[in-house]
Amino acid sequence: MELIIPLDGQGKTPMYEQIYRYMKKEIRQGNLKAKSRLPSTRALAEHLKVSRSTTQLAYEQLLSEGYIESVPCKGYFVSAIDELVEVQENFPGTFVALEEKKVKGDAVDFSPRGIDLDSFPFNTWRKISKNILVDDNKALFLNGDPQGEYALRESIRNYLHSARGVRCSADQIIVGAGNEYLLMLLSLVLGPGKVIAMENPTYRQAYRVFVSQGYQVIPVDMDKSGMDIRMLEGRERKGLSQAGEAQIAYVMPSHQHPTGIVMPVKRRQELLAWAGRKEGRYLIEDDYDSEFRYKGKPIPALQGMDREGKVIYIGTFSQSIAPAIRIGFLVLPPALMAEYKRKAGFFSSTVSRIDQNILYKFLTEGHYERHLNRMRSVYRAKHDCLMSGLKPFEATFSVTGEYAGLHVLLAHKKGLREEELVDRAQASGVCVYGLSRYFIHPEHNPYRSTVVLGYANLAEGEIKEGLSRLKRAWEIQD
Amino acid sequence: MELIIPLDGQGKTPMYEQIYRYMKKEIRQGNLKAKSRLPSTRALAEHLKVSRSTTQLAYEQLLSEGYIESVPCKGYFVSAIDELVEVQENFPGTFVALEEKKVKGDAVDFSPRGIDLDSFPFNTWRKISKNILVDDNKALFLNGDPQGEYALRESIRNYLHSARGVRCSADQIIVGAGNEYLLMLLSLVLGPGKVIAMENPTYRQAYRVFVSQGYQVIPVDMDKSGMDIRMLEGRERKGLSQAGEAQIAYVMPSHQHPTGIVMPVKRRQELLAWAGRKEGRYLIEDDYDSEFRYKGKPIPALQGMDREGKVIYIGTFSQSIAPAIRIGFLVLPPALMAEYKRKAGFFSSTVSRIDQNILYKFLTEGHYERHLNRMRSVYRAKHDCLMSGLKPFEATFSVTGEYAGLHVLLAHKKGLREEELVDRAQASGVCVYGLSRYFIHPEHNPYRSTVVLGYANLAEGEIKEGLSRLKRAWEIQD
DNA sequence: GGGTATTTGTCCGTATGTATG
DNA sequence: TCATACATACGGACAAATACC
Repeated sequence: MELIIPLDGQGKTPMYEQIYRYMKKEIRQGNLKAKSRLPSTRALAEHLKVSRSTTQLAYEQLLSEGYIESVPCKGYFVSAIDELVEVQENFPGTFVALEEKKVKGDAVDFSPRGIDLDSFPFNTWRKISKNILVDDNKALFLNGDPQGEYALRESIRNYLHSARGVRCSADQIIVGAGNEYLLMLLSLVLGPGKVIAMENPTYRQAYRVFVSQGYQVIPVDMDKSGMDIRMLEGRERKGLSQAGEAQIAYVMPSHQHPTGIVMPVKRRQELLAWAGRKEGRYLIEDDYDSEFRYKGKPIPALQGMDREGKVIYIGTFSQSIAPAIRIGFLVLPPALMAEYKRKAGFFSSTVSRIDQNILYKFLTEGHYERHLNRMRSVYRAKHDCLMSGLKPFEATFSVTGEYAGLHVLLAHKKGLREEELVDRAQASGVCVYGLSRYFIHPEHNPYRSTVVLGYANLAEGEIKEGLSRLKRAWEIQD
Repeated sequence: MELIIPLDGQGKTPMYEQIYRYMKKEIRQGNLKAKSRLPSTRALAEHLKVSRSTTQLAYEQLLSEGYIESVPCKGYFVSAIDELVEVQENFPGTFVALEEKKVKGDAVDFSPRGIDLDSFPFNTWRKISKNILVDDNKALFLNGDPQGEYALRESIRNYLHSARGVRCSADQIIVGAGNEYLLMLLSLVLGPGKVIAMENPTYRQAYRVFVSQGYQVIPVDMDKSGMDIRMLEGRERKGLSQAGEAQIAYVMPSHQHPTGIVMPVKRRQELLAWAGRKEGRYLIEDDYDSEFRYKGKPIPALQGMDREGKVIYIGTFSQSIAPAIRIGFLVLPPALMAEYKRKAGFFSSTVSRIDQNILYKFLTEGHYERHLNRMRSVYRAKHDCLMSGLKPFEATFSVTGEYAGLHVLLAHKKGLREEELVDRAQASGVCVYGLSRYFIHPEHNPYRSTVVLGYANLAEGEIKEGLSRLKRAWEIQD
């Protein structure tokens, strides 16, 4: 047999790999039949004028991938490969497909969904992940706890306790892949056919999950303290089409999305009292965005005030770290934990154990705290920049929601319609977002002239530029 | 010689120094006698899962201090050290905490759920993950595509096409966190209140998901070709309590779990015909374990035979890579894609974008193919070891399911009850598992004397030991 | 037909280049 | 710049299989 392998002694690909690839191709294409013998490492080495270990390396690679078999003292032989899987190798070329294309042009996008991407702790994350992925960490590759790694839940518990005043044990925590999944799981635990009250406007993804689970959703208007509690009791709801009385209320007491309203203690107590009045009533506390406050003390979670096991707490690391980190968690009251174990306890966790362990280290080694502090100051700077830049707007707009979170609301005092505001901003190269999109039934939005401005993903320069464009668009005087 | 050197991959002291210190101590204390040979740099490197130059560095240090001597082509040998001068004595005393020992006891566990943990490609995974987590990859931290990264779906499509004969576009693929989540999502897409036929015995996690979604499940008995199709039509089902006629059938044609039955083409066509006969009928093809076959050609997926868009394909990387990698995927027929977009299209993906990109590179750079081939040969070796060790059992048991997958079934010919088999094995220090656990109603298991033996997570020595214990336990003659 | 030279896989120590922090 | 770790490449020693005289 005459093998002529083109070897490039200079190029980037190592010589043994060139031999390996050549052989693999020949075997694949059937030029080298099964059972036929390959030249010995020595013979081939001499033929190609390379060292024996070079040919040896190539053969070892083929061996480890099952293309050939070795018989000591006899030679290497081609395996029967018709059973070998062939994965399409579409090398480099397609890598570009991953890039996000920025289509916005040079528009300033006050998207309320963004977060500051420059501040993701790449190095820390990379380092931790490297340390997690070491060979002696085999246990990581077994099936994990359905509720999530116990150690991670412990550290989440500690964080929730000290930072948010949540009272729970690690056993009550369920780690899962993102808010929506967790709400789905929660629906399973609560059981089908529930009637659920939601603040209006609210976090629409949650609304859609509940609808997808067949829940009946009752939109509840908000006053300045948050959800109008009288409507929960059904007394004042005659105008609305819904029949059932709500059994569950979904609220964001710390910082309502999108209004930014903080629910005062009085209203919280009323809510808890409502939940306590009937068997089977529950409150779902979505502690969205609670990490970022700019004035006053952080408000402890509603869950911490609960003495009767009526509050389901849901939180996430998507906002505070990055949306790509699909890790959130539920804290269930004891009664529901039993339900969970019965109905959904067999569900494997949806979060990779590797990721759970990375997050665990991120939390316990103090990176999370440092990260939050850094982010808080980053966001505060942006927030202050935005607020001072909004001064001239205050004659025309009333600005709300400025104490926390990553966006503010501008309500036009003269009632200019939100579509008009959005369109004129768009025409001047700025994206702002109407409040309607947060209403359960956008057409029933009673506030027709409010827009939302998020600033998390904008640099200070961009914020200033955006505001100056808005001034032109909306004819604001300095 | 068995050297167990406690290595701390992330501590401050370099790994080569840890090896060096350990060796030095052993030599000093006389545990390693003069003239005795040390493991070769290669062998030790492999044993400790480090690079050879790491062990090399350690040996060079020992060499330069005279603790050992090197003989080319033979090895390193311990010097006679009574003549050695002690240079320095800096024993900090605080050796790194020993790894926690395996607490399993010495029972041999033929768990059918295990996979080979030693073969996870740690280095590749770590390297890819490192390359993904670079600062200029900011786009990774935005919200991703709800169906999963497009590029990843493309590469899954390519793999499914060439390896499994699945015909689809990347747009039909939905990536999600594990089988159970995907089945939940699928239930959402199919809508509530369906009646679903499942092979009996089957994959119980799937059964539990469907039940949790309020589906009515009809267990369908199996003949030697798989699901008994007459029962689907409702004609032969009088004995059973179910009322409704199945609209959906959940099957594992390539390698039924746990029976290992491969569905022949004829039965597949009948199934497809059944699905085609009425509007709204669908087949769910769970392509569990299809990667590992030991005899004959791999069987293409049922989905590839479907011309009417009746097959929903579900697959996962949990078996083939590691259960901790919580990534699986659905392939929906076009009609259901529309439903998906309408009902669940707003659900964010449950898999971290980072992980998706790691997997993407793992697929496109050919690592997956290499990994599968390597695993196949690892598993084949274990399989052959088990099968040859089972020869003496064949007088007492009939062995089935040996052509594929990671476990076999042993049916006692004289009808010894499975509890008895399991208990007696247990008493002899072996875990085997009764077939009952796979039945939808375990108490209705008609095969009362069959046990399941998985071998994926056992070394060949353990398999042999386990079998020899089983011989004693079950009184098998050689 | 039995000893011997050769071939072969396998193991070994060694040397150098390269990436990373 | 330097320590650390990994990748690549080289060639010698050996035992088992095999071909040859």
